Amino acid sequence: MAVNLKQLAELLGLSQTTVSRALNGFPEVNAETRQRVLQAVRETGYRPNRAAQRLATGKAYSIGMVMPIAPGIDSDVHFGEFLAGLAEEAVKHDFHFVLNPSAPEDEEVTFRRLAASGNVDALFLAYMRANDPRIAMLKSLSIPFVVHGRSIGESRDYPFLDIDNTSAFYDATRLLIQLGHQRIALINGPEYLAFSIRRKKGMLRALAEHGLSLDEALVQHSLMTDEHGYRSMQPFLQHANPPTAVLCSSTVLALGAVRAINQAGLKIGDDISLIAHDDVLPMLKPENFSVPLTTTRSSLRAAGARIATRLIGGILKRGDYPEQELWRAELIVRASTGPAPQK
Amino acid sequence: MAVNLKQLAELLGLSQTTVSRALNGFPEVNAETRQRVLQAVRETGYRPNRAAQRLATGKAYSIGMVMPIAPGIDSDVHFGEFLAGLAEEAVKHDFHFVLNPSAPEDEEVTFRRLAASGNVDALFLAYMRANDPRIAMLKSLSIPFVVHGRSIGESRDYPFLDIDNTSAFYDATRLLIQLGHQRIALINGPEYLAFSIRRKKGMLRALAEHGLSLDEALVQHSLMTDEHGYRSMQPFLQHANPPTAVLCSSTVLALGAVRAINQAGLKIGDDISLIAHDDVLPMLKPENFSVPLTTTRSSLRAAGARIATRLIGGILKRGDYPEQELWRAELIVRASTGPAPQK
DNA sequence: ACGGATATCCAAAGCGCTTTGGGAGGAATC
DNA sequence: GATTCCTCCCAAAGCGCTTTGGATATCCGT
Repeated sequence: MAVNLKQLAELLGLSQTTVSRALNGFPEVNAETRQRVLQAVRETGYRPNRAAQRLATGKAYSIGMVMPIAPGIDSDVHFGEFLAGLAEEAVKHDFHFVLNPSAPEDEEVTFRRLAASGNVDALFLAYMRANDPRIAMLKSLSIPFVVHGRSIGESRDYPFLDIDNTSAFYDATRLLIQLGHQRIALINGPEYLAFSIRRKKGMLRALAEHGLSLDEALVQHSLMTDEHGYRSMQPFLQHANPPTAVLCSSTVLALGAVRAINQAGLKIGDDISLIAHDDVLPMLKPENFSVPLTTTRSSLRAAGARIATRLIGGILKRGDYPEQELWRAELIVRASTGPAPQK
Repeated sequence: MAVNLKQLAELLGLSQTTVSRALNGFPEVNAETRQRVLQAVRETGYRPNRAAQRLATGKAYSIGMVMPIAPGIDSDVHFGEFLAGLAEEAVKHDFHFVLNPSAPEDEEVTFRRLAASGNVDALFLAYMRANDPRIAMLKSLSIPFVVHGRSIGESRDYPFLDIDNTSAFYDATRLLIQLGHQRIALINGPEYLAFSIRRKKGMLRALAEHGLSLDEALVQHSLMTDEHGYRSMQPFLQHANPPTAVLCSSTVLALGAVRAINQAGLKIGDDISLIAHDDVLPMLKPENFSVPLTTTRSSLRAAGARIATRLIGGILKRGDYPEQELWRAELIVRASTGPAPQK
């Protein structure tokens, strides 16, 4: 059924060498010949045998990923979404994933083993922290890698894809300020993660520019579950001087926050404004909230796919991808934001 | 650095054939010789090249998995945990995973493509429903597979690993009845999933045996998030004739249920008893609840690992695993169950 | 018209493993 | 003592691809 190189070459009256070269984009093959080859590939449905390629090239055609299994990271709703993007893209190119579950304390060993195993051509890194030691480690491993997110305080000389968290929350905060809000609360992700730090920074910057400051009593850091959103919001509402607006680092957090707000009998977009970061989780669309949510939006799945593309492109030496990408999140205004209530 | 078969054979003064046979457990090799080979492997750290093995044997050494990306299934907290078990075990044997994200409507195509690609030696199936059509399909694909869970209404002639959901909830219900409870509520997983159906069945059976019945007003089916646990519990509590006990299909659901109960000012284990099914999620231990939870316990991660073991064993034709396994969940009594309150 | 580029193509040698098809030597059989 | 049968081992042929090291033919300027 399935043809191989040899048969394809025979069929074309060419040598395996030439066919191989034609397929792999070598220059020393006639343009017309290449077209013939490509045509034959289409007709026969020829697909190179990956095992043979691996053996001949020494490439693994797979990318390694250390799957964090620490409490509160694994099983994270966002993880699955990102993974889906990554996997979807990888599968298109017939690349495999090597998932290595690992507790944080074993991560270094796991990375080293993975890099040394020859089973992966590249590694991928996520859940960046400030001054993340894993970057230096990966650099020393002499294996290509791409980071999702970026560290803080490290030199920037490593490949990453991140969204501009600072700007996202800066923009969101500025909008709230323009609407007259002065007391704004923040329900953020885990304190040690870089994106949380940046989002807070963006918020602080916008506040500072308008002579406002952030009341630390109105800041909560936690895992990104709706439960935590709820628990974080409640004390804010009971505060002697409650906020008139709140920023959430995820629509999942917002889910809980909204519940707490409803329960307090307040009206969203009216009594209190809310902006959440939207990772575009298919199960949780901000427009489907009882009051549609104003969000800063950036697709997590798209990020996964893009990282896969870059990793694969790097391995195959195809295309030329920027080493560093910073995606801008879109600020999308819906009904959950409104002018600050008059006292 | 890394030795290969040839070098290893030379070192031992044997042929590649013999060394290969010794390693792969062929009978026609002297026991003593085999020991020498094994010893040499230990000393040199020899690891066979997977690409070469793949090429020579035609085996892929990887197992395929269609990752459901439907709303409410993907990103499920439980999915990551199961995946971790699967991956952990696979990595030990140097097996890869091929994750294929797919929407339910594309699943069949995805399975077929995967099976035909030659990239996987076996498939794995989860989230079983009643009369699940995927089983017949997989059987027709002539590729080994193992099912996590089991269907209902199908003949049982396929390999699966499941927990005895019926017994688990039967046992739990019986305990509650013995404690004097008569009105018991159920917060279950999605209605179409086989495990939900079986758990309800187990509950019904125990009730029936004691001349009790289930009030459908006290049954909720939903995604297994704490949010849904909360939302499901609330109406129960507001019922004219509220339950004195409740069964939850997951500790995640219990999280929300507990919150609703607390909020209603009731005391768990006293005013109302609660038993939850515990998948042994590392982030959510039943003993850490404010009132430690009585649970039916069965580790999801262990199930993942076991399935990987069986799949890999089957591919390598090593070991002899039962085709069908039904794990019994343990009923562990903690403080959330107590005698029914006297009226 | 001729040496030297230049453009195209090919034969063959691996990559590291498994597996086929023996072969040597000693034990068992008749 | 000749034949058969095990036991244990080996040489060599792939698996399907990439890549090295030429070949051959065409084309150029002089």
